[in-house]
Amino acid sequence: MKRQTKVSIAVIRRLPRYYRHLTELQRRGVVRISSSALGEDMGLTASQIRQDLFCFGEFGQQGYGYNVDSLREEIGEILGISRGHTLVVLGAGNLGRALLKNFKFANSGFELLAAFDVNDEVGTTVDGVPVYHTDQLEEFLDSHPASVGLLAVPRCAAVPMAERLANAGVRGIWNFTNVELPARPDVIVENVHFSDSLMTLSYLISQGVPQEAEE
Amino acid sequence: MKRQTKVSIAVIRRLPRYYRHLTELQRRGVVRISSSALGEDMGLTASQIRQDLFCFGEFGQQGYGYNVDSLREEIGEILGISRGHTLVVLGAGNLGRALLKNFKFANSGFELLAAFDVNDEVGTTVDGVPVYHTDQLEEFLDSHPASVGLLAVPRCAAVPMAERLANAGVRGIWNFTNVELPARPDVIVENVHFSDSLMTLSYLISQGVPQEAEE
DNA sequence: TAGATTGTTAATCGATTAACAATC
DNA sequence: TAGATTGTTAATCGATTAACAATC
Repeated sequence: MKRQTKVSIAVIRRLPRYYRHLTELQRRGVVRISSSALGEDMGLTASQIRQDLFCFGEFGQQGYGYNVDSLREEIGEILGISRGHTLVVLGAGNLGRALLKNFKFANSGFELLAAFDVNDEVGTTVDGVPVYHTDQLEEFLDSHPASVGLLAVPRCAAVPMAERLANAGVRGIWNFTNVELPARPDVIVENVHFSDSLMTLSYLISQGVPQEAEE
Repeated sequence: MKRQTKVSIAVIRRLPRYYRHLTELQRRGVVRISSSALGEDMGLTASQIRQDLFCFGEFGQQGYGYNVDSLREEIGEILGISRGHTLVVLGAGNLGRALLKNFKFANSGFELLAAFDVNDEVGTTVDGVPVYHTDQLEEFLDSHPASVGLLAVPRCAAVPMAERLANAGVRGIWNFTNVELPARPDVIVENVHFSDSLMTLSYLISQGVPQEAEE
């Protein structure tokens, strides 16, 4: 069977949530789960979960449900977690350094290759990750291709740096700047707009607590 | 006129984007804009923009379009930017400190009151913001009510700390931990799940560049 | 006035939910 | 076998797009 004909972005954005919940269930030692139990957990309908998974194949068993380990594995596969993706960090300021130190890139299937900045830390390493000068970006990427560039540079550097990353062949930009990057057909941009998120929260708390609004 | 009967979360999440684009237009000195020009800019249809705004009132003028300044002002009002919201930061580790130092809370209408941690920086100030011990959280919030708590504590502290914030009367939690917080009817949770975002990007670059997938 | 563009209703499209036969 | 639960199609619901009269 399998489908895969044009999976909507709404479905795709639920996949990491499934993955996260299944990881948690696995951690708790749960072996099998039904679509209705998982839906209960996650605030989704059983129907939606089955419909979502139906986009990619058949992962369950009638009368039994889903095996937690193998469903997690399958979803990880769909997300591309074992594709050997690589990543470089642009900007080792407060935010860049915090991500370098805190974020477990490997858990999402990314190998962190290096960080780049214009002063400060250049020449040192942060938790074992070398920090180079931005001037060396193209040279480095030439010999160490990166799937994704994490953009955490100051506002004014955002657009030119995004262009350099794209020209150097990255497939995606993980954008932590508050700048809307110009669209390019050859690069996917995933935005993390803190202020959009906080303003949404501002709206929601300013209203009279309309439950179920989130996610 | 005006509607406001049950605005969908999809519309709400577009409001901060409108606000951001209008701010940029304002910065560039643009005085008026039509729904079609704004749609062009943002990759939305003119129809959708007019439909979105229609949820909240009439902000334009037939034959003219929208005044950039006043539309921005109105959307800011809808988002609750001038409601005098306040915020405390829980966890002054790498990420918490990076946000304390970098993020312009005031631009989203929030006054940053204080940060809390268990060691390290306690007793000091970070860019003028006092860092207290977590033990003093309830006492502090009693005299300085906060609209929102920014949660940037370690995994294991996330759920109990969220509960303390909720019990102390915050209206929203801005959750930067990778933990799914239990739902409560009296608190809105807005999640910033870095790993979900990166995994979505991983999926998208793993496919054959299906343009227009983002946002 | 004529042209432009909104506010607003109607039509279309897509996503979610319901239903149920297949089957473990 | 009987009970449970999936895979999958059909029905419903909601969001986006189209259309156009109102009006600046």
